[in-house]
Amino acid sequence: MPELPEVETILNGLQSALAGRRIISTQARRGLRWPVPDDLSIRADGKKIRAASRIGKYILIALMRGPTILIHLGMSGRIRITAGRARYQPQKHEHVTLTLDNGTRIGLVDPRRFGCFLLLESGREREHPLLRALGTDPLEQDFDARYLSDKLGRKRAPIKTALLDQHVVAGLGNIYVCEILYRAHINPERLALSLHQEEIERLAAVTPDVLREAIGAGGSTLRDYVDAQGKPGAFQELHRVYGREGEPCPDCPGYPACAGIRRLVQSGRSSYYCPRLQPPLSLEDA
DNA sequence: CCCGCAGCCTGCGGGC
DNA sequence: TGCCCGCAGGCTGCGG
Repeated sequence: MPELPEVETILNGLQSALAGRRIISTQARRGLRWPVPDDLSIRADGKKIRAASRIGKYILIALMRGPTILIHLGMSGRIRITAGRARYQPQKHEHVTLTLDNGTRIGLVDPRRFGCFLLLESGREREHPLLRALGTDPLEQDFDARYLSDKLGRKRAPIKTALLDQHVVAGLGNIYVCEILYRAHINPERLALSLHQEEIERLAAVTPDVLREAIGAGGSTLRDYVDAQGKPGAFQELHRVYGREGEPCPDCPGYPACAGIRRLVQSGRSSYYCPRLQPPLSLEDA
């Protein structure tokens, strides 16, 4: 569930909790999809935090004179920050806990265990298999129409599937791809290589807009997403199509030829779209 | 090579 | 009430 805007919101909370602090101790409990390294304590205990950052849906916490922690929240991962030195009760499914020098605990809670907590060699983070082939983050400078047409121009996959591929764009998930395609007026079943230049340009323009709006609203909470302080997001109120099958399309109110938002399943995931604003083929092709 | 899809895992909600 | 089934989804790895 956490996509780029949710991860960015969590990162903000993490940055304020971690700034200038030192890790006193670490505890790893159960196995995540990628096992937490056995030597976590040996490599992380006593290390000062250098910086926390994000690439796509990955969080990186660089330690001074030490490795970089790589966190992915999978589908159900949460970061839980607890201040104070009181006796600490880890939550159910809390796989890793860091204790900082001011007593604050940073817990990674992930019921479905699709996430990861790994250590990367400092300075060589991008060489790790999980990050090496990652596409450009849409909030970076070099994310533009040229980049997108380069990545999409030879892909026969539907544009919906192509945008979910983290090697194309890093950070998008099902919710935001639906919202982005809706705002760009592109049908999710269109093949990526069939998009025209204007459509690619719309896609490149609309993508960071939607993500920034979502970050401004604190992300989307559907079931269980909360930020590092335990606060839910509000962007779900602003979803125009995601989860709104059968509802009227907000951008063609009362339009007789618009039957409202439809849902279809593409590679096992729900896509939501407006058939009038996002026609299967553009008029020139028909 | 490139695409589609099963599988991983748990919690929740709908239906009976 | 309680059980069961299906669904949710990010990412990998396999099969076509």
